[in-house]
Amino acid sequence: MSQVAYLPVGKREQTKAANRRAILDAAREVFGELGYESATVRDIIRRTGLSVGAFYNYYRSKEEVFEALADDGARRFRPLLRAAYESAEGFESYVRGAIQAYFDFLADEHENWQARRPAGERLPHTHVQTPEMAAVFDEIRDALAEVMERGDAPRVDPDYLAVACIAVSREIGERMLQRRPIDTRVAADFAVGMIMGGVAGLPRLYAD
Amino acid sequence: MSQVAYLPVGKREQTKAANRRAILDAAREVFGELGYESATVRDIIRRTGLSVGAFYNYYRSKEEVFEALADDGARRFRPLLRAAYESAEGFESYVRGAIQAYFDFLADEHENWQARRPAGERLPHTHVQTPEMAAVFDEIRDALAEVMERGDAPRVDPDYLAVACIAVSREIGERMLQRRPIDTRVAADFAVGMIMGGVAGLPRLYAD
DNA sequence: CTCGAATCTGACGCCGCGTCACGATCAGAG
DNA sequence: CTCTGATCGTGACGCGGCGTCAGATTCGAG
Repeated sequence: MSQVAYLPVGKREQTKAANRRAILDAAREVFGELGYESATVRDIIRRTGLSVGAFYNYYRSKEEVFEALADDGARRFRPLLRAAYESAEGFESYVRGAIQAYFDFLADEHENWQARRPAGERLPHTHVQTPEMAAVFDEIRDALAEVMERGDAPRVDPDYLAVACIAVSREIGERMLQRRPIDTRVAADFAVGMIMGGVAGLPRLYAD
Repeated sequence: MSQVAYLPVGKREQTKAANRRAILDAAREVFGELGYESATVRDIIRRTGLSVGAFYNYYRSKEEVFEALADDGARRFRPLLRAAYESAEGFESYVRGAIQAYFDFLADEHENWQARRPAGERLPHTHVQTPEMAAVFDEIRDALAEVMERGDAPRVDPDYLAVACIAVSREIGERMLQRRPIDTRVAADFAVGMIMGGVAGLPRLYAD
């Protein structure tokens, strides 16, 4: 009974997982400090003490690391979204919970992630679409559709609706981060108001 | 009366203008065919018959060409937006005109610009902010503020409002382009409905 | 301990970038 | 028309980042 009945398994897989994480963490730092564009694969692996070749055992490119980072963000956000859904009572409640959760999440990430950027940086905002992000999208769309089915909101094109809600949330969220102080509540009030009112004004799918 | 009282001026400036345009046109094609990421400065310049050095007399990088292209788009859209503003009668009229104009513009660009892309391309959507685009943003925000001042709509945070309107328009517009057939009318109905209703549900800035 | 497989290492060749010395072309002065 | 300075075009060059691969190292099963 001396040795493992644990799960950390072999030493091999341990270092593998450790390296993955090390690369991801290093990438976060480097992207934060140098900006995505000017960061290089070698900048990243230098911080891990690994070699160039090792990097390519884990990721195929800088882009893929970035996607992994984004995917990770979405994965961490998902349970918050689910919690909002489960504790919601009706349409407005869901929207408010989800958006407040998202804005808090955003503000939080904002602090200990791009803590410091070189002053007047151009950040040519490269948009990505990861599997986990697609899952988040689907979850939102389905939740909205579900709530509409239950008659808590008028029935409208769920695809366009999800797109619009996410668009508003994302852009308002981003704008929010540029204001001082960062007030997630005010931003959430705005976004929720916009969406709730918006739904009321939308073209219906079927006769009500 | 045989020769110029025109404006083409010197031969020097003529070729200069011609080269600028040639590079821009070539860039449009190349970005459309190879995608932005994998396109190179040399791919672009090859189509113009110019030399590498010549390219750098006009633009500093591939990125700058892309910005010039985006700027050009915004510049061509601006008069349409202005027309929408001038022919509008009240808030909803303005919003509808502007959005319909934008969606038609989008659909039009979509046809003869990214006519053909390599099948399953990743397009890492590089977001850009050009001066002309900033001007469009300001114009929209000011128009909205103006209309609110006149009492045609409740007064709300104009910055957030402009961001939200643009976000909805852009994302719905993009989604619209992925549907077949492309129906700018349906999309516009949705976006306008969303915004008009949304404004009604927004937190007011002052007591009304 | 032995050996095969998994993993790491870093030098290498490739490719795109932006530059720069040189040559060609133009516009104005004489 | 010629001369001359200035402007613009040319392409070879050096730089730097990328992704690879043969060899070295480490792990773990037998």
